[in-house]
Amino acid sequence: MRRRPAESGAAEHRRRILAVVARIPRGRVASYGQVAALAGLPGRAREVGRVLAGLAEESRAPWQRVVNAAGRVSPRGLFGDEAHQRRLLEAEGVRFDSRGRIDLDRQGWDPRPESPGARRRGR
DNA sequence: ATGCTGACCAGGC
DNA sequence: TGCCTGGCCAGCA
Repeated sequence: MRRRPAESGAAEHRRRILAVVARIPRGRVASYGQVAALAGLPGRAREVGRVLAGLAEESRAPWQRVVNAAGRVSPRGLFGDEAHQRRLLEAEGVRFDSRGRIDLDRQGWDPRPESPGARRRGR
């Protein structure tokens, strides 16, 4: 059995974080903290941000589906990038209110096994 | 080693 | 509603 010698963590964490991000359904969003928790790293939202910040542009990971706990696209220094993320999300159906926020109660991802896209609450 | 930064977050006002 | 604070911890100088 190949154990995990050295594990070093970082690479391992990165792998798990991206695995979770890959599960976020189209048209839904998850917060950094939520992704961290699902990846087995509760309380380490910042690590999720770091990993996403290091993604290559050609990455297939749906990084745009990760937003902050306030339901907003996190500011990141470079202006255009935020607008880009917002456009990608709107293109897949995510709606923002007039103040640039996403209603997490309605569009936040609920990883419950049963409901694949399952919006809680009809409509 | 030490100190600071950061695509974060929950809690307190 | 929004601002501040303390907590978190992996990189980097």
